[in-house]
Amino acid sequence: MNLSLDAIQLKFRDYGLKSTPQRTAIYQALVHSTAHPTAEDLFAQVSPAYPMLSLNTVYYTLGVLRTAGLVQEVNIGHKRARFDANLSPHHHVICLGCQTILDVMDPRLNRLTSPSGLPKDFEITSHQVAFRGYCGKCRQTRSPMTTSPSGKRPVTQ
Amino acid sequence: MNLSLDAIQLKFRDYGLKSTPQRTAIYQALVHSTAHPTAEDLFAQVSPAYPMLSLNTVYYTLGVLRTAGLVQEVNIGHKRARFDANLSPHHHVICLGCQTILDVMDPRLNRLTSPSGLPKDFEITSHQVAFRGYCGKCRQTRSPMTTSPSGKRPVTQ
DNA sequence: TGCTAAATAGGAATGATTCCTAAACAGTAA
DNA sequence: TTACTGTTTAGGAATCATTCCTATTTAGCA
Repeated sequence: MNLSLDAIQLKFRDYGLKSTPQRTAIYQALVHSTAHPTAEDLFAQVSPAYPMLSLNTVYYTLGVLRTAGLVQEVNIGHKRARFDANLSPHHHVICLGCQTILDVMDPRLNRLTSPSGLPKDFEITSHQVAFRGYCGKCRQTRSPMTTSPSGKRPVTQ
Repeated sequence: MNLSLDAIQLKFRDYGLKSTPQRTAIYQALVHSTAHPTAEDLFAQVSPAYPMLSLNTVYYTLGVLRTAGLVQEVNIGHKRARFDANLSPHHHVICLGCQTILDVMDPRLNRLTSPSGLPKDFEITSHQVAFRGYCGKCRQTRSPMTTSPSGKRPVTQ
């Protein structure tokens, strides 16, 4: 997606958010990325233009944007949070090799209804499908070790 | 699910795993739980019977069981890993209030095919649907604050 | 019964994230 | 245009889950 600085500032105003250079840069970097970057990724990307930027600010900003509903957090594993400014309903494909995340906009997946067997008073507000597998590159390099049945301290994903 | 100590030991042997009292106790606690406990939860549950047990061992054991394919890791958010000994294909419902995770065994959800628009060489090996929402209890106690548009340091989920 | 590799416990280390605080700043009202 | 106020920022310290390291113990096998 593409979004000018002006458009971002308008959007911030719409959402009742102050518009600061750092905030704008962070959000712009996220909007322009399809890689579902981590806070650290965004920090690295924005830092050159704002040498005083602190990682702290990136976390704070992402928190504000998330609370405002401009950004969603995508999690694969429990390790680092990854962020997505794509607000249209969509799903994810995750490569178990290189951890790449791809967006999937298959409308069929948006139409899944509440599953059967839930307590009646449970209110579903959203759902998301995560497909896992291996991208072309990682299929080739995938060593047999990766799927060894047991024994060693398991590999950090 | 219910599984005797003997059955667990047989299962370990089948999977080529050594059978130790700690390992057996940890796995039994997990099998008997439907709450998708964290490593810490399991530690707390097993500790009384094994006062020398270390949290370290719980992590190590869960890693081994996961690598062996006896246990799967379920993640909601990036915070703590939660574990599940339910091996049949199933999906999850997560309460955004109390973080409870329920298993969903709706066979329709198992039949989702690879989404359209993927690179042709991407090989999908599994998929999982996560429904989010609010359980009966949390619907009542859900304060308007929870959905405040912005401003404060966002609430840790 | 002894051997060997794996498992255990404990303490230290790591890494992502959050907390705390003082200084700088954006948006508003005058 | 200016002053005011609450928010944002930067930086350092703290936290928390998880992993690493290592000596000791143990399970499973010969």
